[in-house]
Amino acid sequence: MLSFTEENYLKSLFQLTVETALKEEAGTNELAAHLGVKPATANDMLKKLKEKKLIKYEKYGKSSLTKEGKKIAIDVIRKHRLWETFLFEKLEFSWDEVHEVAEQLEHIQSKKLIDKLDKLLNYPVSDPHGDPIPNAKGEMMILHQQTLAEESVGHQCKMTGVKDNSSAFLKYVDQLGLAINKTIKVLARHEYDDLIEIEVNGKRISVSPKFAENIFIFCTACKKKTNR
Amino acid sequence: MLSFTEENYLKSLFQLTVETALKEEAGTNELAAHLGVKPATANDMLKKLKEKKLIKYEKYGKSSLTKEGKKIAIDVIRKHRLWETFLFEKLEFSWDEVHEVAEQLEHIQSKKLIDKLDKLLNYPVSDPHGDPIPNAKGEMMILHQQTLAEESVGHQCKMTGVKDNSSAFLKYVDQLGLAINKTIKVLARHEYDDLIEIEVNGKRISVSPKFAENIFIFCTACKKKTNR
DNA sequence: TTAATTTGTTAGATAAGCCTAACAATTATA
DNA sequence: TATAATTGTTAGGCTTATCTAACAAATTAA
Repeated sequence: MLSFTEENYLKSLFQLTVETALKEEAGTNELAAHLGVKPATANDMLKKLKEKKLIKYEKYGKSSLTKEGKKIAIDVIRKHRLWETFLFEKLEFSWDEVHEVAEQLEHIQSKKLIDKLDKLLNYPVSDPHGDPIPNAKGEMMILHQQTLAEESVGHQCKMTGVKDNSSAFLKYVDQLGLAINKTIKVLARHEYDDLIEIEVNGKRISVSPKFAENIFIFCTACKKKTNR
Repeated sequence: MLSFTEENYLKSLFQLTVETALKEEAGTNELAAHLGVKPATANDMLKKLKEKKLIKYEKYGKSSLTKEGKKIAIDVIRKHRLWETFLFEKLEFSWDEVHEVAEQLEHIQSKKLIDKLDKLLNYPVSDPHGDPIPNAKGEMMILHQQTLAEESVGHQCKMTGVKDNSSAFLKYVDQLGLAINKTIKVLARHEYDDLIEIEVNGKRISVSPKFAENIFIFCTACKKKTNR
């Protein structure tokens, strides 16, 4: 049985590597920053998790999950996202409120609880932020190929999720009338100040590149294939 | 913000004193036994909780909750019993499975979560074991005046709850066809071996005094007033 | 009322998870 | 390539919650 802390290290490592799919390993400082601890603290834990065969780690090297470590990380993420979905669907939480509580709920140990929760929610495949929910076997869809920042002018797309899960960002998204499954059309990119002009709900709005980078979209026109 | 452990000490102290209503204070060894720790450990925590003004404690004396400590204890119990009710009502858990998971869930911190859960469950007043659920203000019904062991021969009563919440006992109750709200008639008490013969579901069964002491009942004939 | 038993306390250890400060290795840059 | 900047490690400390062993107080029984 792992501690909450150990589970959080595995989850962070997963999120920094496999989930983003851009790399296989993460550095000690990077991991420490993601978890909000000092590098020295993370270093101790890396040795401990290596000892438990949950991660691969060599002194002065980067770290990655073993098969067993990945399995646990995915399980924690499954729990986190199922709880978020439950809070949103059944308990009237808004999408910017669910994360904080799910951070606590994700560590509850009970296979039956999670499987029944999954059933109650009718086996959802994505959470309120559009992130994929692994199934009971640990399999998960990989979505999120493209961000709004990368979309071409003139193209129309659908919002599929968000990269930044902070409450502040999510509230801002709400304010602008954006939401998962909304249709977005990219009207223009302004060279002068880099703002992107889009159409949502029949209205024209401008968003910053920073904002656009945090909005995941799916563009049918683009026909990009989903890998894995 | 209290630790899980601190919350558990307050809850135990509440259960050993106020809830049973038989006494106001509990001893160090008694509390330690209830929590499954050594007296030395409990002793340290008692000093700490006194420091935080959550309990009254003097060296070599017994301990009791302060107003603030009691408030926290009741809040933890409210969460525990609401979660038990949720697991039972919404997630198809049996009454002997809910306690273990609720022990974990009772420490989740989110007022909104609990209030919404309460609403989802339609503001239940008792949990699957018949124990009263404190409301959002910390008010709770006091039930459980009498046990089956005390009921007179010839009287008819209704089962209202159980004193022993162990999985083993609860399964045994199930097996015998007993359940909350079942009507029980006391047919006889056998002097020879102290067994109590009762009628439930139109069938005659015999139960031990130990068993009967753990079944709470309400006897209309008796008309005992509920205190507090 | 003394002695035995029970109950409660203290001191000293341990493990987990965190920290700071100092140092070492690696990588980037001038 | 030498040096500066970044990244990672080690050593030593702190807190929380636990333990054991030894001891002290309170209660019960002879």
